[in-house]
Amino acid sequence: MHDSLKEGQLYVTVDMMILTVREGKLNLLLSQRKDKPYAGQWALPGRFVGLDESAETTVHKLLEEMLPVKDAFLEQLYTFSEVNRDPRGRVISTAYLVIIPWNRLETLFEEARIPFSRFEISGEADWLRLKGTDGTILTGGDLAFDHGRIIGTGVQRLQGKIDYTEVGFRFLNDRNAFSLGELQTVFEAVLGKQLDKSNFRRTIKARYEDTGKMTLTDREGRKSRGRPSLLYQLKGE
Amino acid sequence: MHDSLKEGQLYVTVDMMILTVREGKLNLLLSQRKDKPYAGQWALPGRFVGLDESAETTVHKLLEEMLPVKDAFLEQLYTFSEVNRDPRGRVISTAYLVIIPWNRLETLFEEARIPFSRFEISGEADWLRLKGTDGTILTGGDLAFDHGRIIGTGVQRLQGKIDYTEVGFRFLNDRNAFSLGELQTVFEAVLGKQLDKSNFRRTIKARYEDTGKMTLTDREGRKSRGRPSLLYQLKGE
DNA sequence: CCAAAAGTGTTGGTCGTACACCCATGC
DNA sequence: GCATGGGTGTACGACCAACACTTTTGG
Repeated sequence: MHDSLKEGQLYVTVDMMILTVREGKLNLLLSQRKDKPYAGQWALPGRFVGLDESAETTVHKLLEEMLPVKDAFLEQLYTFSEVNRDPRGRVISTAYLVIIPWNRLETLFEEARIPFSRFEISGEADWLRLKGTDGTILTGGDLAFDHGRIIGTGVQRLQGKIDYTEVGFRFLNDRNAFSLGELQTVFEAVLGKQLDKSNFRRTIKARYEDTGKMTLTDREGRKSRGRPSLLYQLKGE
Repeated sequence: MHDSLKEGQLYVTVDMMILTVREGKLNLLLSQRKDKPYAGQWALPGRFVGLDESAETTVHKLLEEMLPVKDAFLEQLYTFSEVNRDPRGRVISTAYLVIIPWNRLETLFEEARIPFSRFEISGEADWLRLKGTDGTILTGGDLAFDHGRIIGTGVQRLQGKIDYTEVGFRFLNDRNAFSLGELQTVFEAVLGKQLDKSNFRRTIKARYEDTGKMTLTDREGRKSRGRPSLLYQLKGE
């Protein structure tokens, strides 16, 4: 459909930054391009916005086709409109943050029913390093198009919002049964640094439990060794 | 050029939210539509993005044509892409915040060399009230397209950023000679509430003077009556 | 002298940070 | 028992809100 773009016409795409937290690390899903521009290079999953759909709708469709996953969190990130950002023609892209709990992706990866590869994000927002499952190390400039810049913007945005919004909870496997330890792991992965346990708990409890947004359940978490954790749930979504 | 849009094609526009602070109030510039869709109604100034320009470039061009003003502050706000937001066809709009100090606009208004009207913004971000110079009262729903929603988003964003970024300074008539009183007036206009003088000064000094971003000048401000103010300047832009 | 605007000081509470300590479980 | 992860308590400094106060000008 869009293999060759018409001249004298402007196109809009959406690009998705699919994020998850696995084993204490922030992970990003990328796909390897098959077709002509930047063939073989890694890129954010994207798609052209159709005439009969909003950008949000496009992202939803793209997600549903690629990942049989419900309950993904979506947020518009930024619109990139440099004239030469796409060698195929005039393409403006609106980037979206997508957050998916790791347990929705785990089995898909094991069964190889997923058209993406997983990369661990490390480094500061400007000097990002992406480490693939096979050991490949990528940096922003290695990616197709301006996707390196998009990813930098996205990580910064996420780090800036996690303290005073509820996005952090979107990484949890089960928002109706999670421990504060799990939540802290998410925060540490996103922020890329260790947090004090006691202070973290007090802050979260003050901000969410005392306001009724988060309540203690009667269930207990039981992982491997160590004291079982109390499980909380998020209310009203 | 774009009087009638082609079918089967997608267009991108930019819309500008031009903001200024005048006499302690946050003001927005709107233009009255002459042409067909929503003719006669008030709207954000906008323009189609050309094939050879980025959205930022388009905003700059639009600004230069409409307002002979240098040194305006620009920031992308959000991209609105609902399918039916424009009755002419499929139009996606990227909205921008534009901040211009009032003294750059004042003479333009007096000489009527400006294709916009000025509206004072009041009310909370969801229930905005716009009061025109002739006494007209508008609310979000009275505006053309989805511009009411855009303005709400913009005001919220500005309020959220003014405390921990330097946007507030962009409203100042002279960033090389301003008093803390003027700056407080800007903050109060944007936030729509009174602030404590002493606390405001301490916070600003701690955040900007102690870090070297703002320094005291040797000049003094002299308005009407009252003690003359010390003037500060912002460094490194 | 008085009003008005600028600028300073004090005080009490809240919040972030660092750190020390107890609890329950698997091995 | 002991390593491991869960959970609590305290103490100090920084920061924020409220409020009272002094200083310098124009009229």
